[in-house]
Order: sequence, then C-alpha cells, then structure tokens
Amino acid sequence: MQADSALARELRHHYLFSALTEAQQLRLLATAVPRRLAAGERLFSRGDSAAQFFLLRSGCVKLYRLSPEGSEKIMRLIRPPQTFAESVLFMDVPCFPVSGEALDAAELIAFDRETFLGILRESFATCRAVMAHMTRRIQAHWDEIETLALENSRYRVVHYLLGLVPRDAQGQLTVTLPARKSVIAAHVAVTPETLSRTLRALSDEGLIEVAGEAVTVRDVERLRRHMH
Amino acid sequence: MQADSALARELRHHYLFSALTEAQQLRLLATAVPRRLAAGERLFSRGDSAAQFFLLRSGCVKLYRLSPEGSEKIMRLIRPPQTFAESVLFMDVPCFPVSGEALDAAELIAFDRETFLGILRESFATCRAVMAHMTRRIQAHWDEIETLALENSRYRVVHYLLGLVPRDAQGQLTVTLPARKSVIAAHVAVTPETLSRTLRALSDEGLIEVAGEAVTVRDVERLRRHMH
DNA sequence: CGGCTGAATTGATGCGCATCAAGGCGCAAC
DNA sequence: GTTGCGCCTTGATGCGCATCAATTCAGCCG
Repeated sequence: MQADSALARELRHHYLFSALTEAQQLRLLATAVPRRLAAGERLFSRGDSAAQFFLLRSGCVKLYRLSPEGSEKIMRLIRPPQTFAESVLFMDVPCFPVSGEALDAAELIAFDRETFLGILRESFATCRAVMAHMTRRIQAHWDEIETLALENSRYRVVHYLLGLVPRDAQGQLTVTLPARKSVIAAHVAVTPETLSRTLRALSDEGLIEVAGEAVTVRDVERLRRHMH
Repeated sequence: MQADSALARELRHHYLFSALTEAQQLRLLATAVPRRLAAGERLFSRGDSAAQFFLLRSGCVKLYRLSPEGSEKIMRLIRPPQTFAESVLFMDVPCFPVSGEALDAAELIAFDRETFLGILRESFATCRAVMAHMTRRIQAHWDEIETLALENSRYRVVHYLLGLVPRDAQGQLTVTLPARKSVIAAHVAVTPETLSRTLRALSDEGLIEVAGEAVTVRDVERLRRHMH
C-alpha cells in the first residue's frame, strides 16, 4: 500500500497508533491492506482464522453472534474511526470470536497482526495504550453483563438512548439512531416488537419523541432520573 | 514483607509473574502486603479508589455487582491461585469496577499498582502475558453476554455444570460445586428457586444426580449434546 | 435429645417479554 | 400513477421465570 497522507493523519489521532514513530508507522502501512465492503457483506465469520485486525474509515460494521436457533446478538457496532478485532493479536491460535458484517457500504484498512506485534515489542507506550483500551472494554462488558442480568428491557432501551447523548448534555436534544431499529434491538437484546413498544410507551409518557431514526429526548435529566 | 520462599514459588508458576527476573520479583514483594479476610468480610466496594491488585492464596472471593433493588450478580468467583482486580492497573482514575467479598475465610496478597507498572515497563514478556490474559477474559465476557442474551436459564445451568468438568472428560463423573447453591445461582443469573428446580428437572431426567454440593454427571457426552 | 437458624426445596401465582400474525408505511421500480 | 418489498408497528396469546409463601432439611449449640 502506498503512502496516503490522509490515512497517516487519521492514524496519528488514534490511540493504537499515536505513540508510534514515523518509521514504525511506515512499517505498519507497508503491510496494511485497504478493503471495501458492500452493504450486507460479511468480513469474517466466528471461528475463521485471523491474521489481521481492522480500522474502519467509513460506513458501519456490526460484530455479532448467532444462537443455534438463528437469533442474533450484536456485540458491538463499529463506527469510524474505530479499530476492531484487536483481540486476535494476542491469541495463541488466532481466530475471530465473533462474526463481522458491514451494515452500510464500508471502507476499512486491514493491518497485519505479526507486523503490529513486532512494533508493540518496541513501544511500551503503545502496549500501555492497548492495555488501557482493553481495560475500558472489559468495564463496558461488565456494564453490559450487569444490565442483562439485573435490568429489564425498558431500562436497557433507556440506557441505550442515554448512551447516545453527550455526557454533559441537559434539557432537550435530538439524537439519531446509528442504525435501523431492528439492529438497535439486536444490540440491546430485545425483539424489534419490544423495542417498538418501549419507544411508544416512552413517547406516550412525554419522555421522548420518535420520528424515524431521529429521537428527541424532551428532558435529559428527567430521562436519567427515570432509570430508577 | 519479608522473603517467603513458598510464596516465591507460587509466583513462579503464575502467568503474571513467571517472566519476572529475580530482582523484579523482590522489588514487587517488597511492597506486597499479606491480608486475611474472615468469611463474609468485604475487601473493597465498587467505586473505591484502588492502589492495589490481589492474589488469592486460599479461600474463595466473589466479585459482584448489586442492582439498586438489591439483587446480586456475581461477575467472577475467585479461587487460588488466581489474581484479580488487575484492571485497576491501567485506569486513569483507578477504582474498583465491582465489589469484592470473601465467601470463606481467605488469605491473599495485595500488590502495589505503581510498583508493578514500573516492572511492566521493563518486561515486554509480562506485558504480552497481561494482554493475552485480558484477551481470554474478554472472550469469556463475550460468551457470558451471549448466553445471557440468547439462552435460557436451563442452558445456563447446564453450561455452568459442564464448565466444572475437565475438558476431555467423558462418561460419568462427580464434580463439587465451588460454593453454596445460592451463590451459584447469583453467578448464572437465576434465582435460587429456579436453580433448584432446574437441577431437579435434570436429575428427574437422569442426566445428573445431586447430593448436597456434589453433582454427579451421569454421562458427560449426553449432557453436552443435551445443550441443544 | 430438642430447638434454633439459615439454606434449599416445593408450590401457587403473576408479570414481562417472546412469539405469531396482521396491518400500515416509506420507498424504489417501472 | 400502481405494484411490490422491507421495515416498523400494533394486537392477541402463551411460556418462562421471578415472586411470594410455606415446608423441609442440615448444621449447630445448649
């Protein structure tokens, strides 16, 4: 892959790459492969052997698992400029623990696992960044396990909506759902019917208004209090 | 803390410490603090600021979260010789993301966060071990999220039982539950009543026999097939 | 031995959410 | 315009599991 200054600039601002030297970055890019996906195209399946991890530059990718009966749980929705599947870096027999599929047309970069591992060895700062990032992910998982185990579907939906509003927001504001409603449903682990009914109930109570993919929260504070 | 050759030997066999030099190990032990807990005693609460992580040498510790209504989800049951709360190592404002409490009387060692971070900086092998370990934990979390989202309580109980039998086991064998049944229940996210009924149903079907904390699986293969 | 205490079991009931099924609505094709 | 196709919505029904309540059981101490 040839030098791409726009890409190089993107990498500079990304936690995984920002601590790399110029030379390391070039080494990494030398083995990086750009990739395009059509909407609905699959990138990898759970269990596939893995020699790469990815940076999403545009579009939207879902990481998911299927139950034997065919129902889907979306583990993570990837939006630019996020990396994903970094976990294959450290597995003894590297293979993807989830499936990945484009929701919209997507552009991404595939980085070579071995090259990046070689660079990691030389950069404690990057090691540290990776570990810090994994820690945040573990915390997020704990939050999700907690809400799945202890909270009901209404709570999960409200919690999800609040996750879309900026941390310091207050009063009224409008957020747009990052994907189709059925995708949101598979993400918060309810059926599309239940999601629809829950949003209906919330808007009947005057807490939100729904217009297609645009959800306006009437009063962020009130919705936050409403969680319990 | 003074040199303790039994402890030193334990550390040698632990993934976090096995790659350390003699000198590093001594530095670490110099700031390590032994600690005893009575049954039921709390080690830390969710949100407490954290300057240490722990190695359990004997007894049993539960890591858990409580819902506002008071129900409990056990996130992890710690048994010797496991370390826990390593995640505080990499947090900007280090604080425990779960509560920790001894189930039985327990002995543990508290390691100083900063000391270990200093050692990490010098040991890529240990960095690598930490990252590999975090990866395994993340995978385990995904498995748990999947079963909470997609599987029913019976599946979760069977899955838990199968997790207690050795990977290559077959035929009949007896496992002993690692804790009281109500603790197991809080771990697989069901009520004690449901756990009791599920075990009853499984033994009525001839799949297992339950005698107090001893559960004998009549036929491991059959139970595995039974999952779906 | 009997009585106390906390855990485990069993039963009766109800609610939450999935499931199944039937419209409604937006949007692209022609 | 009309047709067709996804997606979302709304309704009717049923099952799974929590909840509440009552026994039974096991361990412990007097």
